[in-house]
Amino acid sequence: MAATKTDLVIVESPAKAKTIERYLGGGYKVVASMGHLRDLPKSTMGVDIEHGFEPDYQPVKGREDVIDKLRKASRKAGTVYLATDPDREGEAISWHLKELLDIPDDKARRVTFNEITKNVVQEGIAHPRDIDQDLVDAQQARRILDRIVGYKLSPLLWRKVRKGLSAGRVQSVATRMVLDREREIGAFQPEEYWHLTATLKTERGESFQAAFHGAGGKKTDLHSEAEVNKVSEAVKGRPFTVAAVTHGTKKRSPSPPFITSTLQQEASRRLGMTPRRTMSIAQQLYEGVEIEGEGSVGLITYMRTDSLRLSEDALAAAARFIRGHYGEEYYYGKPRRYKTGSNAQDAHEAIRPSIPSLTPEQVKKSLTGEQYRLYRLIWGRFTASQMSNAVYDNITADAVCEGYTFRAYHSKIAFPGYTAVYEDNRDEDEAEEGGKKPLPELTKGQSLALTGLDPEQHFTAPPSRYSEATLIRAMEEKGIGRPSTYAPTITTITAREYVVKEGKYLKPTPLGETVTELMEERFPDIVDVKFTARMEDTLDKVEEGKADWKGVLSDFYGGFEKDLSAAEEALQGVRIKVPDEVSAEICPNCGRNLVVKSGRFGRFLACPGYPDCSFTMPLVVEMPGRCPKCGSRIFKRTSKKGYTYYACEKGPACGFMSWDVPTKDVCPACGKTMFKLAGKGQRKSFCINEACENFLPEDKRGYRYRRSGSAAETGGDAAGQTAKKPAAKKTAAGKKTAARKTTARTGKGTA
DNA sequence: CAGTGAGCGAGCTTCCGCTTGACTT
Repeated sequence: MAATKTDLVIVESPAKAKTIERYLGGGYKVVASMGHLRDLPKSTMGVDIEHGFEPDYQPVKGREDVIDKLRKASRKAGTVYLATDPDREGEAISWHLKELLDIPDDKARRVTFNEITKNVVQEGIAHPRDIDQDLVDAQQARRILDRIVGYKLSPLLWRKVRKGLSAGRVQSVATRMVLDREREIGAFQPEEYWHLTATLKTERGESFQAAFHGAGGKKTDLHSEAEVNKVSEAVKGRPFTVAAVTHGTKKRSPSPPFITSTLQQEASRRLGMTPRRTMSIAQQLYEGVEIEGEGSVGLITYMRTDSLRLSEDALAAAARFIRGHYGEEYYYGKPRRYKTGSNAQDAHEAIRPSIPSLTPEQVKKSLTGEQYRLYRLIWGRFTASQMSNAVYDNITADAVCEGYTFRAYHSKIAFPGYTAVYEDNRDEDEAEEGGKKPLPELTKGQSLALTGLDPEQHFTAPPSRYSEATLIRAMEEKGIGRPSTYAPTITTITAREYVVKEGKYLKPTPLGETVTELMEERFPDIVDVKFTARMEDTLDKVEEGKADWKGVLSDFYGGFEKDLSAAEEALQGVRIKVPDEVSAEICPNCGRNLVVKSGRFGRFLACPGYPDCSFTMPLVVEMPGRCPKCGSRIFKRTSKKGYTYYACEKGPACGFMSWDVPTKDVCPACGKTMFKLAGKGQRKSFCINEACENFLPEDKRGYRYRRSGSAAETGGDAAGQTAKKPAAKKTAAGKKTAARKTTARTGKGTA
């Protein structure tokens, strides 16, 4: 018998590796692959379509060091436990690892943990299995289909539209959704409707308000001023009678804990964070934060997940915490378990605090402001998800006059339940209907006097554009993309300039429209929102061993190839023209609307009358505040290297420039515009006027990076400068602050 | 700070999904 060797466990995430090593103790070494290490090559198709879709897998460029490390470790090890995530991608990563590292069959064992708790990890290691080839094959089919679609369509776009463009199963549909929304908005016909509010008074002199509800006992809507007048004429100066008073209670249950998409949604809505920023902060919380007296603590579970599952440990800890801190009546009485969505892979738990008893206040000192706010959101949503319902007492009173019913409604909280921790204002309807003021005591048959009648005209509003977060929610609902790709997909369609961000909202560009129209005409299947859903159904069959992955690809490719050659033929010798984006800016020479052009230095505004009129100006966004040097407007600019800065509209003639963001605040001492640090989150503004008594010196502003000091010349040695690509070019987003008219929302029925 | 927009066309771009990285203006 040989001396026992240490066993090796390979997982995907380094933070997870640390935790698992602690749970397993001696005898196990746990290392991380950090994602895929073998994949199709980047520079070629890498799929032999003619010969059974044979893939040409390669070690991933730039990951040689990890591959080396894993190979050495696996040679030395006894058993190699492939413990990548328990889903399709994880199974494939394990298979690729086994092949890439040349691990013999008898040494490689597959294990899975669907939560990272001590029991589950130990149980998992105790029950290893073989790699499930059906799961792997489903992943291969998915991977190769995506490769074929992307690497066949993109070059077509290079030739027919513009170089550098791209198309793919996910990004093309995401772009189309943004465009479809724009089409809906364009086709929207606003409808008129009216609110009619009556102020009524009891004999005791108490007054309250009731809204027009209907005629002849039926709920009806008012669509025109004439209808409003008819009602007004009828009831003016006549007595009202209380026809009914209804008391009721309403229960409200908490939202489920977060998954990636809902976290991004709420962080956007409540903290103003972009999905990308949210994921970055969540990653910090996941990897661990130094907590005084505790060392490094991972504060949350994994943040890329589609599962609502909660571990038994977490459910028990939440129960203990809620009972201990809020009292028995605030606990639901038993664990609340939520049902995970149907197109989920369910590999990880929901996003929750790793230690439910660790309150946001306890860790606040150790966190940055953003980390604290995000942790508070995650902690609150999870804790609330195990708490009792909120209960509301409602009163509805109908007052009738001449056959017309007016309804008064009041709701007040009877028991806060989970709302003591997490207010989840899911719908705005309540705020609209529920009067703030309590109603006076009313009894059936009581008569009331009309003291005021207030008609209000409204129009239904078109749906609003998607924000990053709402687009992600829509994608998730349709099963398009995965938690790890939601935010990057939006980066891609923005980088391609298919969409631009205008304020918070995504708007399609003429390029996005042109490319999408081409796709809709030539490849309707690919940009069909249901394409992915159908693909997933087919992959399920592969996973169940009921379909062969190469057959699946061959079926798909038959139709796709036909579309490809038809497109090539129809577009022979055609170059599709992309219309210029028309801005709201007017040419001072000839009065035409300036258009957006792309030049050597990026996007800029130019007169469409070129070459007769050659007026140009930079593409700018006007900021609040005034130039502290000369009082002119301040524009947001983008430097050649892609950084955002702010400068006086006069440019070099004035010379004012700043990395700090101008605000609408004015210094109380000198009256000049105040600035704040760049970056998300509420930040205090400060005065940058050196002559002012409120002046905040640079070293007190808390810049994250050293300012280029006066001494450090740029000369120095260029060595040690690692070749780093300049940050992806940012496009100067939209122009002007979106001036959406604030019309009331439809507000019909509160179902 | 720059002050641009077509044309030859070298050599290049591109997918989705899994992970983390990082010292600059």
